[in-house]
Amino acid sequence: MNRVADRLIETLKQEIHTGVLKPGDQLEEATLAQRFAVSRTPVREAVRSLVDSGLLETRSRKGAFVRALSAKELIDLFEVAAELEGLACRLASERLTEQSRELIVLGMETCADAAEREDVTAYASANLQFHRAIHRATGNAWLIEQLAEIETRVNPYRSMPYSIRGRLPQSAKEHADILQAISNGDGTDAARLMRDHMMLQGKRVPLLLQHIE
Amino acid sequence: MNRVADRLIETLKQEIHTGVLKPGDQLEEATLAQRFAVSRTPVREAVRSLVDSGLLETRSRKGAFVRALSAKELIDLFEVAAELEGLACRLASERLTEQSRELIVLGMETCADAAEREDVTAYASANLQFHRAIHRATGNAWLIEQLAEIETRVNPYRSMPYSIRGRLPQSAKEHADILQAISNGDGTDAARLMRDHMMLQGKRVPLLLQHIE
DNA sequence: TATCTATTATATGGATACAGATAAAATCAA
DNA sequence: TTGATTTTATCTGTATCCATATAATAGATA
Repeated sequence: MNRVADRLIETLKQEIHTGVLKPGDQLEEATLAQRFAVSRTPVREAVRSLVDSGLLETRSRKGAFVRALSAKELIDLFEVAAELEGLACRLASERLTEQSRELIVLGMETCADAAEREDVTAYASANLQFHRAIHRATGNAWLIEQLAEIETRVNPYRSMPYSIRGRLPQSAKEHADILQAISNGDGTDAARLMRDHMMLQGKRVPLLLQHIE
Repeated sequence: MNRVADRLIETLKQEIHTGVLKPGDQLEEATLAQRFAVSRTPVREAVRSLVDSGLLETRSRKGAFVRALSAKELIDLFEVAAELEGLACRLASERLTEQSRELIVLGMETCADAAEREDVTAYASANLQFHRAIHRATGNAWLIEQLAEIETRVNPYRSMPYSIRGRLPQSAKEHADILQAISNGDGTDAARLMRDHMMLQGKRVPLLLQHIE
């Protein structure tokens, strides 16, 4: 549809997501236009769009900057994320199909595997896979979208500090419990377990912030 | 900051919100530009932004259209809304200040008043006031933002069918119960009451859709 | 030497111009 | 008369140009 601008959005999102662009980094329209060999028009649309979605912020006549979330904002985000992840678990356990269950199981096993090997990078990716499988199992498109957006926002702060490594097996164990509850169709339990699981992450917000800079 | 485009976004949002623009209505860039006596550039930014936020959709080379939500999408939205409204109640009851409590009380009383007079329009507005007061009482900016967005999306479908009029006193009563629970600091109860309250609305989605066309 | 003011340079916001793609309409053929 | 193909008109997407606002720097004065 909007080829160039959409491509730019996707690329910039990726770069923010993967940490090529860090919170606080400056993005100037003219520079971006040069870099991607396009005019300023699609660049402007892309920047505008990313500002709307909260990934960038503009300072008057100084350009766009990758938005740095404050501790308060991160905590707010985690609070909502925990609730929505809980809802996802409840809905997933009510609407579980054989197919979606298999995907969640796969995610869980990949997590357990990475945890055993203490492979932090692999665990981070497998963790995403596990959570996303649950999201999809809800069949609620809006919920899936919201959780994806939260994911995008929080991810730049997710480079795991060493202190978390020791918690990997514990975290994997929690995943197994959650999966168990979902499989049993026990939505209330699944939601509660997931909320607790998420809130433990939320507790580490100061640590995450410390690590980014 | 971005004066013209921002003004356009605000105006168009209002018109969608108030029903001047109905789901399915077409918006053409050139026409909008003429109407607001500006060039296409800010119009494009505005349209783009509204497409991003889901209020409009573009059909290839046919322009932008006010997005019509399907029943499925509305139900999905209500499911998430109910959960987040519940979370808001829980957080509000944990963090209630005298000031925020007064605002909620005010909203509740305005609702009760409108319900007694069977004034549907006044009730709709008071209902918003009540809910927003609770949102604000959470002190969670992200949550407030999300609930506002859901509000924007659902509102065009909110023109109340007659069948709801009879439920006004019942609805006002539920508000009173929710306020009571929040005031007592009973977060779990408040959340549950609110979820039930919202889900009753969700049950009426087919009715709402029927009414729009 | 420090602060305030003025000027200059630069970056964003808006207007206009242009090209490409698609949908609709018209014409021709079966 | 209907269907298909071609042509035309229009709408979107991109580039460039211009104006304005702001920030930075330099100079002057206290």
